[in-house]
Amino acid sequence: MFQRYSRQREVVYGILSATDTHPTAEWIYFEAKKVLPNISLATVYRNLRELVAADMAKVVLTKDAKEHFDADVSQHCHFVCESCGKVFDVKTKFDQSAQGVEEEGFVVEKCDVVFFGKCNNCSEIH
Amino acid sequence: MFQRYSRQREVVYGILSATDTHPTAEWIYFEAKKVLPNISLATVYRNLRELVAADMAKVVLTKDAKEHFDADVSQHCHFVCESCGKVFDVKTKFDQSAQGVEEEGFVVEKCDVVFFGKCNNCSEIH
DNA sequence: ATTATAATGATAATCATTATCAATAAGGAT
DNA sequence: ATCCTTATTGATAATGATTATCATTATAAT
Repeated sequence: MFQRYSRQREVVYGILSATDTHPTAEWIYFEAKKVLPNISLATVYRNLRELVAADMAKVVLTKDAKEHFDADVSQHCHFVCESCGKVFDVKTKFDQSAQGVEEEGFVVEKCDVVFFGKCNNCSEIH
Repeated sequence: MFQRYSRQREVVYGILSATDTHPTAEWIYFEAKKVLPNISLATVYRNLRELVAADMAKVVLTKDAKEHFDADVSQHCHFVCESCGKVFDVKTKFDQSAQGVEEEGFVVEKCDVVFFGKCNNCSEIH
């Protein structure tokens, strides 16, 4: 997969795996620039794509027209707040094999579960 | 919501609600042109957006960088075949209230469940 | 140290979707 | 039925996220 080491990839993956905020490529780009001022946005996108292909990250689609990334590749659900746009991990486990989808003739490899609504903070404020 | 009748909206909604293939805006556009040769792609996009806002349709995100539309607004899951790209309805019911997400402080309004893998047809062929 | 080539940085290209705006048409008032 | 207001359309430009291109740089094997 990765044939050579690169400092840029190390930094991108380091930033992504150190946060649970499900950032966009652009956010990671600005964070990465603090460490490597010359890093290119293209390099960030390229490495994120490769990390996803290598199963070291996954994409969360939130309906804000941007891809969000997550270095936690374990099976877990997400919650998207429609007020503030933040993406949260949902602790509640979701057993996809218990859903009975295979019985309908589908070979299931993965499953995305995304809840939408208001987060704790936004529902308090109104 | 809709202040005036429009033949274009009627046709777009008619096409969408007559299929279970979860089409893209472009596909609906080509179908609509068979009935209204002068319809504009912008009109299709506009009406789809308004139908979604009016809860008469919803968007299915499949990772192919295109929005897919569904006139079935009842709570149901989708299956996306990573071989042929087709989007299927999953008959198995998914009880989002049984997931225990509310207990984590989230106010859940809706939920998208998308399974990925191989459809019946594609897994037979290999 | 040399060398092959993977990976980068800069930027152009792509492509789905949205915005703009003049022209058209729905539908209530006259 | 005609007039009038303005919602909606059609055509197209703009937007914005992501990807492709390509010359340059840097990894790591020889």
